[in-house]
Amino acid sequence: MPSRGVAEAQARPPVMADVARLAGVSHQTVSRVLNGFSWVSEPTRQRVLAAVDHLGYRRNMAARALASNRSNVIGVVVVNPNLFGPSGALLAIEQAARKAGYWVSVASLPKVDADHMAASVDHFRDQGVDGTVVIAPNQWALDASAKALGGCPAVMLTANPGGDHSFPTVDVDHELGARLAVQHLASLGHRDIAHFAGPSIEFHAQRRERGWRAALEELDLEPGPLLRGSWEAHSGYELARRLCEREAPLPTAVFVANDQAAIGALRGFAAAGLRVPEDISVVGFDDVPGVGQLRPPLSTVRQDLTELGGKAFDLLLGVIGGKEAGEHVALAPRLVVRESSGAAPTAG
Amino acid sequence: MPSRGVAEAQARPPVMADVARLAGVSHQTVSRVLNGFSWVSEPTRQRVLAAVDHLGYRRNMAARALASNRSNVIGVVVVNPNLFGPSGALLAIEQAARKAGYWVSVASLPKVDADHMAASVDHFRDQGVDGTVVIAPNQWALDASAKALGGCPAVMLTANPGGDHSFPTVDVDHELGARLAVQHLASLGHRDIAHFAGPSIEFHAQRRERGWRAALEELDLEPGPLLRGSWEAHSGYELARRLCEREAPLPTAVFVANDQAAIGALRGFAAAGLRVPEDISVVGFDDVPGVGQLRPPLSTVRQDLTELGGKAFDLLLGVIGGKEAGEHVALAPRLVVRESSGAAPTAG
DNA sequence: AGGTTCCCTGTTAGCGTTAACATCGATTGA
DNA sequence: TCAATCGATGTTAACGCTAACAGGGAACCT
Repeated sequence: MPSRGVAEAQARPPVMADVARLAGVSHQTVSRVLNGFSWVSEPTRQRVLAAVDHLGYRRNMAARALASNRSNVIGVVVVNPNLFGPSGALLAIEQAARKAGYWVSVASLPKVDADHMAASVDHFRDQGVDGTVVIAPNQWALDASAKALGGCPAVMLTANPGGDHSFPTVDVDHELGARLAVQHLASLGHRDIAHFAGPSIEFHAQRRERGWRAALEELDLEPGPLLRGSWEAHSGYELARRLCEREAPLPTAVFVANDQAAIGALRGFAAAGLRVPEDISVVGFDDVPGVGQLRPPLSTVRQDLTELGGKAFDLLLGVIGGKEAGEHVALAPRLVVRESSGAAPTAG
Repeated sequence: MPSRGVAEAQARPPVMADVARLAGVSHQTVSRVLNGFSWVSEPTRQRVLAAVDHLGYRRNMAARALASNRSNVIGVVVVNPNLFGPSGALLAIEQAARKAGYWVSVASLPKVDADHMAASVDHFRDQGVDGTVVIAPNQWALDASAKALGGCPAVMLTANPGGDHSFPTVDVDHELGARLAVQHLASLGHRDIAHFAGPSIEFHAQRRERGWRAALEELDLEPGPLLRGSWEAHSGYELARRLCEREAPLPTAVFVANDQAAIGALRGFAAAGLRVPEDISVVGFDDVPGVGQLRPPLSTVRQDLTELGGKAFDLLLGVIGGKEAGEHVALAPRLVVRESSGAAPTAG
């Protein structure tokens, strides 16, 4: 156990020179040992390590950053910090980064406007981060951050690989997730599958909608009605009510853009006297905690946020290391079948 | 608009000396202007600012930290990063900190053991943060972090003000929240109020349980049955089933330790053929997004995490500024009445 | 034996700020 | 009128580290 007490007893924390003196070597040798550099004899290394331990020495990061021009800090800017996806991704990035010896500095965007985005990115540049990952849920955030980033090492956690920037991008394949959901519904005999879409400016909403449409087309099915709302639960409720009030015959299944809205939809259908899944099937997206205990337990699409965050960090390391950019990595989500999706009701 | 282009065109970013040269002053004067120090004549200040702008100059944080021994970075260690409370508090701290010109560095604890806690705190000390806030949900985390922190400036976001540490502490008053819930239920005519408690090592679980008990005592009511589970939804389900399978007569209301478990409880009661709130009332805790759209919409207790985070940061600033420690700040939560709590059924 | 190589270690010189002290002209007070 | 004061600025020295180069032995080759 390091005798930290020694350090605390002194007025000033020990510096590298103190360690060097105690170990009877030069401070440079201490530096070499601490950085794991080659060509230090084993006895010397041991003496240095013992001195470090005895003094409770810790390197001064600021001095290190100044001299080496590397901070070992990465920045993460997250746009919708309260949503399940972004906040989970943030945590996952942090885990991956810390495992690799990096620190993460966070900036969450309260308001989504270009000024705040630029300020956040500038923030990180000021701080001298080695790289930045931007969680960009829409074109606006992507453009604003790309512009503010300039040529700084960065990766975008975003669904849109295109654009005029040259950063690597990662995301879960939300379009695939949507197809999985629709195919699942179709395999249950559903022919009329509606979609409650998210905000149309959001990439994820776009992809999920596109996946829904594409899967239907592949299956030679007519797209059911599409109602657009927000990511929030009450939106799902309202959409469900609105769907039930229409003149047209009801679809037998709905693919809802996220679990929150699906929660609301479940309530909306119940309020309209429909049973899920007997009268209408519902599939959500995200696998938010607790949806497995809804009435009925919600079938949904799960993204592996840990994998996502890890991949984002790996890519960033690559960029920092000078690798060429432009890559897009798409991760596969997974369907989680529970009880809210069932066999299509036989036509009455 | 700052002509950042100039900076980017150069091979090396401009330093203070470049600004000084352009403005025809010494680098120290530049430093004075940038730090808002007194006694710089207005014309000089303007010239410096113009030069800064023209060059797109930005101070090097590492050098600044090295020379001034202050980093303007605070660290936050968060123990249950996936839970609603901790992650919300983290975000709130970040907002408050950034508004005050601080950066926040995050360490989330994957495993809850003393080594990881010590490593995280050490991490921050290495990095030279000006202060640390620890989100400590239980005694274990509190002790481990207090020990690792030593005399470093820090505040604990925790429900337990006691202990042998001398850090200021903040938290929402969960005991009060629980009382609010129980009083509400009692005012609806309930005499037999059960509690689904959280993990007994967790401070919040302890406080909510204590509040439930205290309120009952004040009201001269016998405590209903207490069943203990986890914070998760399935736990609420199991507890509800177990409650219904007992020989004893059912309570008419349950105060559930958190919303997740309440979601499960709602399902459990439905599965047992009980209607909420006609047969049994349910009140949760947290006001997690979406619970207003459950069937029925959940009555719950809401904590103001923004206020909590802000207060934590304020306290930390105080400690950094050398203020004496030991304070405990308790914030008031608020009851949110929805439809899962109703009048007690008239005795049958 | 003398050069060459290879390990290992030390010396020196920054990195870009802020802190502390020095300077110097203009103002003030006696 | 001369010292004392003050306001504005410059000069120098850290801050604690890493990078780059400079040795100096021992081992290896010829």
